Amino acid sequence: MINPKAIQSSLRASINFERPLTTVDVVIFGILDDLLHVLLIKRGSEPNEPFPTCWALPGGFVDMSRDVDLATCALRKLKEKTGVASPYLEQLGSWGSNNRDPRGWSSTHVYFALIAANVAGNPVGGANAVDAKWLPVLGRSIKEPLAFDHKEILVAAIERLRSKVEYTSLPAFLLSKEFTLSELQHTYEIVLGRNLEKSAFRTRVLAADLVVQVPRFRAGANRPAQLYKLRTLGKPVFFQRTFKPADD
Amino acid sequence: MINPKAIQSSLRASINFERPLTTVDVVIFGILDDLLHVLLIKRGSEPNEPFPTCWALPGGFVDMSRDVDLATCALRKLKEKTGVASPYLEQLGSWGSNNRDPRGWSSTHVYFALIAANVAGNPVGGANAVDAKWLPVLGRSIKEPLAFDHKEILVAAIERLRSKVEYTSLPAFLLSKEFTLSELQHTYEIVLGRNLEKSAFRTRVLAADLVVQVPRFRAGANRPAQLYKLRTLGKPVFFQRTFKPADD
DNA sequence: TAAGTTAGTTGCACAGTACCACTAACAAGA
DNA sequence: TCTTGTTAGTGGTACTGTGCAACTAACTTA
Repeated sequence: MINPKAIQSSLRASINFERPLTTVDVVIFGILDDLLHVLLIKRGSEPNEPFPTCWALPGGFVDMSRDVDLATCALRKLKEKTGVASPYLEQLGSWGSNNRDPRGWSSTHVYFALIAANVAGNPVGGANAVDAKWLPVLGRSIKEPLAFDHKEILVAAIERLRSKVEYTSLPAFLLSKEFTLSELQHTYEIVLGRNLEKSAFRTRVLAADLVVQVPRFRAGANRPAQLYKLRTLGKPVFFQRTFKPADD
Repeated sequence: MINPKAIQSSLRASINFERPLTTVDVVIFGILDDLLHVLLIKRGSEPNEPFPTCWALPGGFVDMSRDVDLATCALRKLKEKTGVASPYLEQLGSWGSNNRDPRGWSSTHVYFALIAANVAGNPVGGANAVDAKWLPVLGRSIKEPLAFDHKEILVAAIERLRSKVEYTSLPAFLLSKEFTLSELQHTYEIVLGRNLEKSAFRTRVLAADLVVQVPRFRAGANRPAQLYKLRTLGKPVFFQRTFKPADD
């Protein structure tokens, strides 16, 4: 009988290429105080680690013994930071070059996640991260400088989020399980940075069969609002048109 | 003065992680004989290489000394196979797991390219590839089995292409520099697999300022057609609506 | 000169959005 | 209990782009 381990190691021996470093990073979005926020970690201060005490995206090296694949690795890192187990998670892209990490040729696989920030509990640090914190998105990025090429990655993530929000139901994943249509519209407006027409918004969301009523209302200081939940968890809905009018 | 090489190597020494294999693969689309095709290579027959004589996506290991970044690496592989230097090139995503390559944990960064197949000249093999060939896309994939997880990657690429064609100008990159509106519409129809309204199509393309007239006509057995070229090369245009009507 | 084919336009019905005004339902305070 | 303020939710009209279909335009071939 053939020993698979032996075959594998003999095959591996035939590959003499030097290998790039491989990491996975996660851009985690949430809404706090009516503002889009990103969860970032503060790197440790050991001087032989690159970018000490700098803000960075949560992430790190793929652990070949623990992570069976990239998505599992991303979920693990997300869970470690936020405690959230099943958020909306989508691959954003990958960045790789000979100069993005001072330790040598490296490539990172980047995911972006949407979570209900108010549900997530306080973010936690760990490993090389001494601190984790929600920082507000201002314009197309954030104020603070970031380690590596993480600023560029973050800009791309924000752009992807904003552009997909024009024609998908992504903002629903930034809310908790039950929400009113006004809350959903408000979330769209926060992410897009502009106001939407109430009437057209409601028609569209209801016509897309995105949500189903639950037999409860959100009470407040005025007329109670019907509560809804997503019809399908995990998968976003695509609209046939964007929200954007033809003027640009 | 500090020696950067020395710093780099001392930093690298501090990373004891085993590193995954890192490759770049390219899904190259073109249109031949009124059918969408993909450029594939036939792997060599050395028995200690995985998937000998199997069809596969063109690609291979990142060459840390030659490739400054991932996109450069993808362009190099594309140029080697097709001779085309500046096609439409977009990142598709990355696939990584402990079992997609028998040689061990590996991740691949996948790009997809659109080229004018009739201009590209005959594809060439090289390195581990003994042969390169355009194979027709039938339905959501191709008939032939593929090496590694390349079938899954190809299915994802076709899906991405079809879905983006609904609301972007991508098919224009499958044509040569100058084309008629009928040819452009025909290209959309080939990729989408359904017919479009001539009148609505023309209104839309012209309104989007996607193309500009050139002072030439395509002569044939009947009324000559106005030739156009892309207003902006390289960057696609996004429409506000999809072509798809609301019925699905 | 007529027939055939493809290029390109025009007109009308329909669908979804923008805009805006309206009604509905609650709390708080006079 | 009545008024005021606020948010929820609906309805009506104008406008825009599409679907559909009929039309005109320009060329080749027989």
